[in-house]
Amino acid sequence: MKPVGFDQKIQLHQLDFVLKNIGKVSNNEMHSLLDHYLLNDIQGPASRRCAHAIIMKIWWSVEQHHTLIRDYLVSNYSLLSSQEKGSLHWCMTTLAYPFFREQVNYLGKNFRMADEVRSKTVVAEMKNLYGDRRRVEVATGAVFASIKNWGFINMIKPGVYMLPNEKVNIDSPILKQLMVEVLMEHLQTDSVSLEMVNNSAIFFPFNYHISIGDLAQDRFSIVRNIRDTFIERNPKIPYSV
DNA sequence: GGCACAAGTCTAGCCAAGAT
DNA sequence: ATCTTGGCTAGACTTGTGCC
Repeated sequence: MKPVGFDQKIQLHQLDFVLKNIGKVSNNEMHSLLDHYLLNDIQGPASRRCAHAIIMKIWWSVEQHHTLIRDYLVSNYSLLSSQEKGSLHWCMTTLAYPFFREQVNYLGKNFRMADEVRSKTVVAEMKNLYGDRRRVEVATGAVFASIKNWGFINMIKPGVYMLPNEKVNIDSPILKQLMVEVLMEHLQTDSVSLEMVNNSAIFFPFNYHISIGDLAQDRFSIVRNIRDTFIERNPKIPYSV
């Protein structure tokens, strides 16, 4: 059975709190700071413990092969607009949690076909992927509640979601590179076409266009053929703007 | 190896509000 | 009145890690 993991509503300010402390405090200090910080939002100790683990996994204890981009994002965080900062959390959450990524991908595909999406439809698809269990319902609800809190979708009535009137503009090359990484993670590859990046359902709340000039020349190499332009990644080389 | 502990994951269930 | 949905929680199970 595939693990789910993401089972609590996570708020943007909670993710911001950890992000702003990276590189400034020790691991133990971060754990106690976050626990104290979360007391304001979550009273139940068990739920708080769950949310704590999720938030730390997204920004602090990221997988080894994501530490390069995480550190790059932390040092360039201040260059992003407030809307882009929300998108940054979106992308990091998709890296940390395949469940989150698969759900927003499916959600994005649905929003291409219709203005409204019912949570029932999404729960059915997630149960298809992760098994028919209560756990999947809880987690799907947690993803909806989180991205609603982050302002990427609106709930117009119980169980029915719509996109906001305005999509989030993504101009920063910092974020665009992260989006390429997210898509490569999703597809489990080191090579994607420009067309795939610019049409991925995972980024449905974003208004963006990625061109080769947005990508760090050392980390990404560009391969052109007759039909498309491909981005290939060298995972060992760090980022630069 | 065996143990204790922490972190991560999960089941089962409660309650409130709104829809049917 | 009953069902559905969203939000929340207690506590159990599993896995990883450090120490003896």
